[in-house]
Amino acid sequence: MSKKTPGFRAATILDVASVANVSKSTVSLVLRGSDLIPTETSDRVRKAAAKIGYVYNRRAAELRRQSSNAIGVVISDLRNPFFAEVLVGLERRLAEAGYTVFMAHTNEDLERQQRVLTILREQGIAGIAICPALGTPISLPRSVKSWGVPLVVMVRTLGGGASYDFAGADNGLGVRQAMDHLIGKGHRRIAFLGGITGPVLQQRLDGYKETFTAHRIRFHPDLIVTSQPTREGGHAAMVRLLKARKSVKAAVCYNDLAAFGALSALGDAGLRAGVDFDLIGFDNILDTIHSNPPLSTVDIKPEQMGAEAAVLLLARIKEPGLKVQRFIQEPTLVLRQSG
Amino acid sequence: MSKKTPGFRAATILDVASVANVSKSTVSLVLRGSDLIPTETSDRVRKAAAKIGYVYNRRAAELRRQSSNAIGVVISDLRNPFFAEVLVGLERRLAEAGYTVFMAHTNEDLERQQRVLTILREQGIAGIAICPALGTPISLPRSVKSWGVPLVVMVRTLGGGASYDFAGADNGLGVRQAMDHLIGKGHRRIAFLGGITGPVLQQRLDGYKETFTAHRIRFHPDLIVTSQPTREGGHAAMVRLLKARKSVKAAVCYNDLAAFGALSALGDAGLRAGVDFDLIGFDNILDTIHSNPPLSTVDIKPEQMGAEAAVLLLARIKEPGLKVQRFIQEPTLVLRQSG
DNA sequence: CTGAAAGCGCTTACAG
DNA sequence: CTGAAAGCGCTTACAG
Repeated sequence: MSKKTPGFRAATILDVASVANVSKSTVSLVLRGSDLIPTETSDRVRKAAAKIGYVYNRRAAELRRQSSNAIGVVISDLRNPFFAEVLVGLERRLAEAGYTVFMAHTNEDLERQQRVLTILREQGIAGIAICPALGTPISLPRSVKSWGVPLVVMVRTLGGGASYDFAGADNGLGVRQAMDHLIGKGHRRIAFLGGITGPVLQQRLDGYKETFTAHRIRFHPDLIVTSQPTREGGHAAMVRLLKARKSVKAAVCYNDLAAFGALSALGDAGLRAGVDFDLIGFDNILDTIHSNPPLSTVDIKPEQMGAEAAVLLLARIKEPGLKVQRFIQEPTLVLRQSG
Repeated sequence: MSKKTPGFRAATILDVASVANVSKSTVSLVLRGSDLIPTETSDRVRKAAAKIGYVYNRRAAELRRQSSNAIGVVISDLRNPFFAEVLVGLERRLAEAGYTVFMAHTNEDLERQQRVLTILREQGIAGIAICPALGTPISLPRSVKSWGVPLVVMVRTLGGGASYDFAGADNGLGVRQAMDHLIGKGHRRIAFLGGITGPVLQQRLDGYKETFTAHRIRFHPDLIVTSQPTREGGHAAMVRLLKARKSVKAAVCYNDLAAFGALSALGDAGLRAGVDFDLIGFDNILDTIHSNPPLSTVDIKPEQMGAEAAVLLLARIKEPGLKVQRFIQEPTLVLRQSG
């Protein structure tokens, strides 16, 4: 795919060497910032390089060094701002550490995830940060590890006894905080809206159910209205809830996206969140601050979570023998107008 | 920069060759899918490769071939869903064509953009798709071209006589459509909310002003309330507008994000969009469908725009001599509840 | 159809 | 401090 314009031969360190009147080893040393070379010489080399428009060839260098300064980041759903924010935090930290990120988007498609991972592997990546697509087999960390590439899993756990570095949030606690708040406001029948499957849903749902038990409130299974964890899904879930159980006046949502959809459905029905109905989201994506009305939500600091994932991965790269690392973000409830 | 686990030597085509009892040229041919090799032989080779866990080394292959199948995508603001959607469309099309994308985020920072471009260049990328950071010099396309790497610019033009492949939207027309609609509803004093700088703002503002002229309506400069093109900015702009000119009952926003902020400010003031105030966004990001209320907006099909950018880039890669290409998305007004 | 040889652009010991 | 040599893992003519 794409040769360079024919006839054009890119300058190499050999060209630089001949212009600067040194050997190519010297050029290599200068380029890599070695202090073995006297300033005068290195200046001359640098000038020569600039003059002939020399471009460092990372591929060649990495092939020879058998190493890479690129990290692969695989994201399951970029259209969800939550993941975009995680990605931004991750990328910033990685860039600070001198790494480049190669991003890939799986769109929750397992097959695509597999392809993407294979390509990253073939590129000889230095490490992988992944938010696994729904349904990812528990064996993934082991197999990536068997390739010899450092890995950090983000956001979604892979269940069971698998051991791998992980950065996520305490989802159960977050929902319990939201529920406690709602119960404190006098609600007894509180719905849970949105989410279809996956470990994060499981954890948030557990927190939801636990709260009822803790407060000795009877739990009604039909208060749980599942749906895609999207605006659309949240909208549909709220519509269904409103139709089925008119007495319910509060809900916590699987995530902020679903909460936005629910907000919209509330609006359609002429209900105002925060006065006619108390609604709480989860994630605290940027958009929650200026939604209509501003959304109360459980803050798990998406950008910071990404940054922490980067830290874990960096540590693993530097020290492969490290014991398993785990960063679990403490959630905090942020109250705005919706509930 | 992570070496592989020491002592572990990855299998090469030489290893495969010796297991399969052929020469390494044969292995190479088989791996690349050549039809020069009889099925029986190629099966044997493939089995041998699988058996010893051989991994194709793209770096080595690309170094030798002097080519790459990776494309660099540089995005100025990933937290804006509009760009995330463009990216998704772009990536899908590129993946279909067999390319891998290396994504980089500049966060509207020119220095970071420069660094990122340099690294992509050093990686020997097959092409670059860029949404230039605000303030990007007009010389960028020329300098990328001088590197010999195919380029497509997205969303924001770089002004003047520069010639480069471009995929964007007809921003002026889009705003005129929104304005015509509002005028058709009887509005005369229509505000423009959000946006600070940049070519896209310029184009949208031009469309805004032109409409007044076309309808022979007197134009009031203070109907333009600039702000960051974010929710926060849109919120602030609406607050300012409401305070300064109580008689204004309609606005078009720089983008959907700003419109969401405006929606939120309207809500704060007890006003309902679509009944007390007509508000129209721009972009038609996914979020508009289920905002509160659902946002009327100018649809420029972000994902499709990304896909079209990919098409242009792919064409340029295949045929560097092509004349300058330009894809300008036709906007369409989509009316929902906000205005 | 297959094998031997050269070479992509670097880095890395090793002499001097 | 600098130069000559080997080699990273592939691909690509070129013989046979």
